[in-house]
Amino acid sequence: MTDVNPVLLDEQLCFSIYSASKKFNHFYQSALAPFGLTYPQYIAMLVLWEKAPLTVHQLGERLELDSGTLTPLLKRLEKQGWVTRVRSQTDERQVLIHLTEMATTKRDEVYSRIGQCQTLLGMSSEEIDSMMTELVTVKQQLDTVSNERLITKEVDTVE
Amino acid sequence: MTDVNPVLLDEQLCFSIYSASKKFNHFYQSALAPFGLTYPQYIAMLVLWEKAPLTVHQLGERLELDSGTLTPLLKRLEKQGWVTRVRSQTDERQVLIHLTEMATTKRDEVYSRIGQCQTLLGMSSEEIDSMMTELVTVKQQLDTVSNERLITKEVDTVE
DNA sequence: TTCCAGTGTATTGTATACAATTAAATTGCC
DNA sequence: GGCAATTTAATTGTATACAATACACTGGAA
Repeated sequence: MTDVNPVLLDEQLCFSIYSASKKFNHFYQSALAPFGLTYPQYIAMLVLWEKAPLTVHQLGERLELDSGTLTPLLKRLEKQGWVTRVRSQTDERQVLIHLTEMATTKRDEVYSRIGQCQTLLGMSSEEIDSMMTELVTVKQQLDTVSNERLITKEVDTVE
Repeated sequence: MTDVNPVLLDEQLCFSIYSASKKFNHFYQSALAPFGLTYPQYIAMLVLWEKAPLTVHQLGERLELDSGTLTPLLKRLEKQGWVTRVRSQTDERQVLIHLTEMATTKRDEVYSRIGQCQTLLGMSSEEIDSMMTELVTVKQQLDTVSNERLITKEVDTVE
């Protein structure tokens, strides 16, 4: 009983991250309710505010999302007036995502709103830094493992 | 430039957690592919292996999921032969989730499979403990903030 | 020039998530 | 006992995620 099963600990860590992710999602969704943005929509806008236009592919690399997720998300953003989707003249396979005037105008309001809500979290830079460092390690491990096949292939004969 | 914008740091932390959560999800989905279980399905089974039968509500409390998520998930688990859904005799509003014989039989295989894959992550108990402690803090903050209204109500007049 | 491999986006199908509503059943209160 | 308030699941609608496929387009090889 004194030496805890590492399997269960890992599961608890995974569940903690899973749970925290959902809570953060909810936090941002509430904070951004005045603008009608969800968290994934918001981070898409963040990337675009940093540099636009971008192709769907470029945006997907930054957000770690594929076109199956981004295409409908961007259509919703377009319908709500944040972006326009324009097929590239030079390469018709690409779709360029541009910011609308409204998006440019509202940027500082959104930033300010997020700023207000985030201060409520009251986390120190040290805490945040520490967590981020550890998360990088975990994510690298997960990337490494998934690239080592093993999981999806050979071992499949679990019986 | 030397003092980093805390707003952006928080966003990066949120994104790191969001991203790690997706990677973990993928990791478990690959690891559990031989059994055809997704991560949410797996943690539902974990709770049930610990103690069954449970009502949908009880399961939802442990997993922090509501019936809108659990009902279809449990129907899928039922279709795949892991659980049975039986409306309670004593209170017909409740549905009791029972384990099937297959679920009981396969439990150790699933545990063993997860054990094999998790060792590949190679994280020390100290690392895991440290992350979990910090995640608890973050989640508590997020809970506190969301209960303090402020976000969804009064401040709505951002303008 | 024509064909082909590769690229980029969209679509389809499956599985979460969750807010909001509905429906059924139970409990408490008189 | 009878009815209102509460509880519990299920349903509906919207929004991610992502694998797999389809499709259009480009650039280069033959």
